[in-house]
Amino acid sequence: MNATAEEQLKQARDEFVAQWGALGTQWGINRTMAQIHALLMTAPAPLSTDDVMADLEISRGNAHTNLKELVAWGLVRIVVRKGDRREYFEAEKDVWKIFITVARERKRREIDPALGVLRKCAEISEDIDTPEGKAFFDQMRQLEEFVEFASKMADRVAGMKHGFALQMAAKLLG
Amino acid sequence: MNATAEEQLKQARDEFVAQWGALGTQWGINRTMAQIHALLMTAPAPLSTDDVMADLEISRGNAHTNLKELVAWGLVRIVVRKGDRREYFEAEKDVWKIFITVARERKRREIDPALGVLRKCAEISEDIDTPEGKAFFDQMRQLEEFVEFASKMADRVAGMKHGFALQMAAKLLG
DNA sequence: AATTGATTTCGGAAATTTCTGAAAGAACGA
DNA sequence: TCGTTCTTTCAGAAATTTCCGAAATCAATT
Repeated sequence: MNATAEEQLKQARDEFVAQWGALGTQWGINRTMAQIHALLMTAPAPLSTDDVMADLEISRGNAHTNLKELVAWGLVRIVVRKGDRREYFEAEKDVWKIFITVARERKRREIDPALGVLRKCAEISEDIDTPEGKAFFDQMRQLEEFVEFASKMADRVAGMKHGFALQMAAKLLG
Repeated sequence: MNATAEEQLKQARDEFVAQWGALGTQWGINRTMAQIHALLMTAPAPLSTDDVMADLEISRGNAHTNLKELVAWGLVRIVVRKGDRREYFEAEKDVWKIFITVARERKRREIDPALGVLRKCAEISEDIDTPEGKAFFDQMRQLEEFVEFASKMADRVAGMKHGFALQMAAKLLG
């Protein structure tokens, strides 16, 4: 009887999955991964690899790789059901937890390596005794200092509970 | 006489340019653009297109496209000199200003479109009168709310002066 | 208006990333 | 053990992104 409502919902989810995938691309995340994430975030129950393959019309290898990548990011959990050998996948739906997870992961993948580069470049330029050498060294130090600051902020925010973050936000925005 | 110091500096800059370019890739920014940015950030004086071409050993088209892209991002300024028909390029070196610029641009390119998607999906799912429809709508609303919050935070931070940001940071980190 | 020097554009090449399809591997039950 | 079912891997194909090189355009100068 709810054929129409179901169709509408299907259409809405398809739209979300497609658009979220496109956004992912702009974000430097691969399209399929973003689509799977969107699909799982809006799924009423965990999905199997075959469900994902069927819904997005992608190959097994692609589905598998990206599902595991999402698991590695900590955005998706594996669920096993009694008497069923398949793995099912379930996305974290709490937006604050998603945010924290992404923030942690991006810090690890983007901020920490940057710090390494900056420290190294500061070190090898430390003793250059010309005005230009000093300027270069200073620039490295300023970048390093800032990235370190960003890193600490990220840690701090990532450690917040949802409620506290909202509280802080209220103060900051009010 | 400062041949050694100059060589050392050249080596340090090359290292920075190369590594920053590699980082850029991970960040979803094209390597050349990140390299040019690194080069200009550590240049003692503005560089011409030919300088950039020569230093990075890239084609004119590539140099030109990415320089203009950096200008579009607001990270690089065009400088003209009297009696010289060439354009020179100069990067913003103040880390806080760089951060603000990137934050603004990413908000515009990534957050605002995401908001659009979420609002649209919330709208088309608003009237679906099934439990699953409600759940989908709720998920959209939660995401929308969060992204809106992020958007406002970004605006707020982007409006801060360097000094004030540090002050707030001290409070937050202390 | 012709020359010179600089900027911009763009078609196709090259490099990189992503995806498929199939085969190999593991886990389990009969 | 053997067969079944699901998971994992991976080589090559496809798609996408980036880059080169050269031609076209523009603008200042003679």
